Amino acid sequence: MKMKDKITEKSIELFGEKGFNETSIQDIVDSLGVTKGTFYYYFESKQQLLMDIHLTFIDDLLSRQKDILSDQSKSCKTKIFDIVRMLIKNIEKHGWDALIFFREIRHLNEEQMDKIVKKRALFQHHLEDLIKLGMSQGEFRGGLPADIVTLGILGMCNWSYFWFDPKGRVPDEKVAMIYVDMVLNGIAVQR
Amino acid sequence: MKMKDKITEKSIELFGEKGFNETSIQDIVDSLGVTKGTFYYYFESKQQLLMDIHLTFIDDLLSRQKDILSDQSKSCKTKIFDIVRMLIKNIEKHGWDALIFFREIRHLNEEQMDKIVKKRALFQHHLEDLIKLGMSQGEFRGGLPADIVTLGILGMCNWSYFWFDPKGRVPDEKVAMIYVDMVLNGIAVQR
DNA sequence: AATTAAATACCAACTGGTTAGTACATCGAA
DNA sequence: TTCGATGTACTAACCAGTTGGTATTTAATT
Repeated sequence: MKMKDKITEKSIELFGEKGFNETSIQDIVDSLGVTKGTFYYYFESKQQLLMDIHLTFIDDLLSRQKDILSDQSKSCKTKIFDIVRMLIKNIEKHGWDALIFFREIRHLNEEQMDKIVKKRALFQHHLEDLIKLGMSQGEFRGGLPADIVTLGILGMCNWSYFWFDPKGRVPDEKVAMIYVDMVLNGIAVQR
Repeated sequence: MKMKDKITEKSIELFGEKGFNETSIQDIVDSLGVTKGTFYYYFESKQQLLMDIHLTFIDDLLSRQKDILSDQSKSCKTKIFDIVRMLIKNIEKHGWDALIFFREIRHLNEEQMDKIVKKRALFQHHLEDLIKLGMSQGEFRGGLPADIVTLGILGMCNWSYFWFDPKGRVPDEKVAMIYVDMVLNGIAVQR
C-alpha cells in the first residue's frame, strides 16, 4: 500500500479511538515507523488530512445513494430499505470513518465545513425527495411533513454509529429490516 | 448568581461552541473577568467540571423520565409521547448541554465515563421496559425486538440535537408529535 | 460593641509539558 | 546528477494545573 493511504488509514483508526485533537501527528507517524517529514510531504496540514477523510466518506455515500435512487425497477419502499441498509452496513466496513464524520467535523475550517455540510444536505434532500415521491405515488401516506420524517429516519440510522456492534448478536441486515418495518408500519397495533 | 454557577454556565456555552479541548480554562475565566485561581478554587480539574455538567444533565433526564413512567393513569402510547416530547423539549432549555453530553463524553476518565454510561443505559432500559409492557398489554404489536426499537426511537430523538433549531418553523411540540405518529403508525399507507 | 480567629473568595506568576508546523539535511533510484 | 521520499532538529505557541499569596466576609468571644 502507498504511504499516503497508510497514513490515512492509520489516522482514521487513531482519530476514531482517541479523537482528532488527542491524536498528534507524532502519534500517527510513530505508529507507522516514519517521521513527520513524511507526513508533511503528503499532507499540507492536519486539517487537510481530516478534510480528505470527510470528502472520501461523504462522496462514497452520495455515489451509492445515487445508484440506489436511479434504479427504476424499485419501489420507494424498497429504495428506503436499500438506503437504510447501506447506512447501517457502512458501519461494518467503515466503523471509525463514520464516527469521525459526525464527531470531528468541527475541526474543519469554515470553508471546508461548508463544503461538507452542503454535501450532507444533498444526501438529506435526496432522501426527502424520495419520501415526497412515495407520498405522491400513494406508497406513503400524506399528512406527515417529509422533511421531519427524513430527519427522523436519518437520526435512527446515524445514531446506530454510536452503539452498533458489528460483532453483536443482531446483524446489520436485520437492524435495517427492523428499522424500515418500524418506519413503514409503525409499532402500534393497527385498529 | 454564584461564581461557581457562572463558571458552569459559561463553560457549557464555550464547550458547546468550540468543544471541550478547544476551550482553555483561560478562555472561560477571561470571559467572566476572573482568573484561573478562581476556577481551581471551585473545581478540582477541568475534567471534574465536565463530569458535573454530565451528571446534572443525565440526573435531570432520569428524574423526569421517572415522573412520566410512574403516572398510572397514562397509556404506554402516551408515555412514549411524553418521553419523546421531553427529550426534544429539552433542546430549547439546554441546547448546548445535550451536545456536550453526546460529543464530549470521551473526555471523562474511565471511572467517570462508566458512571455516566450506566445512567444512560438506565434511561434506555426504562424505555425498553415501557415498550415491552406495551407489547404485552396489546398496545404495540409483537414481532419487533424491543431493544432495537428502543434504540431507533432514541436515535431519532437524540439526533435532533444536531439539527433542531428552537427558533425554526417547526415547534418542538410538533416535532415530538410527528415522530411519535411515525413510530406508532408508520409512514406507509396501510392496506 | 469591639476584637480576633477562621473561613471564603479571589489573584498573579510560574512550571512542566505538549504540539503543529518548518527548514534543511540525507539517501537511493532512475 | 537529479529529484522524490524521508529523517533530524528546532521553534513558537499554548495550556492544565500549582503555589503562595491578599482582601473580604463571617463567627465567636469578651
